[in-house]
Amino acid sequence: MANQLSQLDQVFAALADPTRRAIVMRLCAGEASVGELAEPFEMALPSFMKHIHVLELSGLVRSEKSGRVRTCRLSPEALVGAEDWFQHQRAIWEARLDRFEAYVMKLKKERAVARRPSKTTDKTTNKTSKRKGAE
Amino acid sequence: MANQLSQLDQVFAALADPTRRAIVMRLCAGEASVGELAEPFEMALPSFMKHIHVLELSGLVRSEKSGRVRTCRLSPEALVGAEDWFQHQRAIWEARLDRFEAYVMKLKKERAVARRPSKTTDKTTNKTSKRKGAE
DNA sequence: CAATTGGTTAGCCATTAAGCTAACTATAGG
DNA sequence: CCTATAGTTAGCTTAATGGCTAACCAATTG
Repeated sequence: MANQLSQLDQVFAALADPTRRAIVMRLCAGEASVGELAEPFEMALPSFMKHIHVLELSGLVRSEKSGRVRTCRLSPEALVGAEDWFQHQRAIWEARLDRFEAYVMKLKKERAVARRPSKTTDKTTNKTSKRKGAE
Repeated sequence: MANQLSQLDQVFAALADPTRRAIVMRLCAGEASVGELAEPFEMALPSFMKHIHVLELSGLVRSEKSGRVRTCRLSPEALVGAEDWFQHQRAIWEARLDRFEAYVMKLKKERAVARRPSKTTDKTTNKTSKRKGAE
């Protein structure tokens, strides 16, 4: 669990580079050889291979060599692990938001009671959280 | 839209550092001053401020100074943007997986027809995708 | 076997990142 | 007004990143 975090470091660092993100995107569509992957990029092969290596170290990509061609495929666990991090943060964030919203609602109600106006239905707090609610 | 991607660069780069991830996690629970944020870390303030600055550049955090205290809060759009990237990749990945699964199913069926065994209901392909289906 | 293809290793270079100290600014509090 | 507090700016060092070329295997293929 101590080194789990360091894996996140590497995954995010790997994804911080547009070349590597493009590689990941390409591999989402299916496995490919190093040569195939490198072809769209104007970059010397050794430089490109470094990116592949970074992706492998991060756990995002696995590869094996058969004959003289190395085939790369996505290793989705790492990707999913990173995605989970976001979902976890968002859960906390939204919980807080909801609490805040409840607090604001309570405030509004109290103010309403204090002032005793004609109508309490003053919905200015339209929910800004809850993106893609059900989906 | 050309600079939108470069924003992803910065968001992922920002999140690649454990200190900065910790800051984001902390801010998910609510706003805080620079001093409060810095307190858990054994780091000189200027170093810490660099992290804050990186987070601000990435769009993950906004801050404003009132009096002599700077208050930082999370700016969730950037976080959500990064999360979307994952979801998009996963969608592609899963679509491919499903196609592959369908292909395997078809193969199995053809083999079954070729061999003419007793039963075709040989579900060895239990779906490994579809995590957290409905939520 | 010779030549080509596909990748790999080694080493170089420029830029950026992450940390530090020291010195400074500007508000708050006494 | 003086001092302590909260950040900030400037400048430095070290290490990591991202790129290159050149030379080098090792499988195919003619």
